[in-house]
Amino acid sequence: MASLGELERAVMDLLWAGQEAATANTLRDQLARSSAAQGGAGHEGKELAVTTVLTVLSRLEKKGLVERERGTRPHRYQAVSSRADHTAELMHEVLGSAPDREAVLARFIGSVSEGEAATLRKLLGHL
Amino acid sequence: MASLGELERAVMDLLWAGQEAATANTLRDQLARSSAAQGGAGHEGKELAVTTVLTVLSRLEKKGLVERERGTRPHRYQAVSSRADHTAELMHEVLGSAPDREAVLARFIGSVSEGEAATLRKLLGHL
DNA sequence: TTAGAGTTCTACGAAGCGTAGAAAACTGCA
DNA sequence: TGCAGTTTTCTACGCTTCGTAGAACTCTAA
Repeated sequence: MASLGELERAVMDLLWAGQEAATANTLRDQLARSSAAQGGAGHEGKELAVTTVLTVLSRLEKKGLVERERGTRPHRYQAVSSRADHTAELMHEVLGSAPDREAVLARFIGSVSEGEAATLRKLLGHL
Repeated sequence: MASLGELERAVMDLLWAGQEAATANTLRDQLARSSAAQGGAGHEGKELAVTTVLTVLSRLEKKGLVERERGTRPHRYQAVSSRADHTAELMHEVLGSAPDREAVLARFIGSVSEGEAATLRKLLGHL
């Protein structure tokens, strides 16, 4: 139950980008604008119905990715965890399902850029 | 197009476990046995139809995870890459979709066991 | 207390997956 | 060379997820 659809991901990207909790309406507008900004190839400036956005938000809430304040009238939605946390958790999930974790890590490290390898060294040093 | 269903994963696990290429029939038998070995809770010893296994294998082939020798009559199937390679690639995929790769790596490293951290240090040294 | 904004309910179509029958292709043997 | 058994392909159905949104319900402000 980890993977996201295209629209779900777009919504999460907006929630992750903005620091404030957002309403469904705000998100719908942002979605229209960001997909319009894509220009020519592929996506066009779609005006989604607000109910569509709300459905997606509910699904994301059920998946535990989004939290909503029910107190305020236009409910406000925000990501439960940062994108970095979420992504890192995903990576652990992928890794976790492997019996040969060390081998996986070896392959993973093997195909990491030099800059990132340096970053990793630094991070590991600080433990 | 990366995620696998339950049966697809079970088949991949068998292909990854065995070093030899396997036929659909062999796999069906192994599936029956391994799910029977699961005992009581959950799965029971399901006898799948061979066509089911073949369908799954075709889908896995289309996804690029499995390769088949068409020359021999009972076609023989094998995993394209090792489980470790595949998993590592998946991790890169997850990481790749993030704009803040370094932050993700930081979180990832932060929640790695001490033993694995040591492994990583060793691996990074060898670059 | 009511109109309008917001939310929930329900639903449909497409795609992915588990499942497998029916039909086609191939092989070895008589 | 033609059949019988084995193997593969074709087709399909039901279930779930996701994009999408109308319809109906629920608030809040005036």
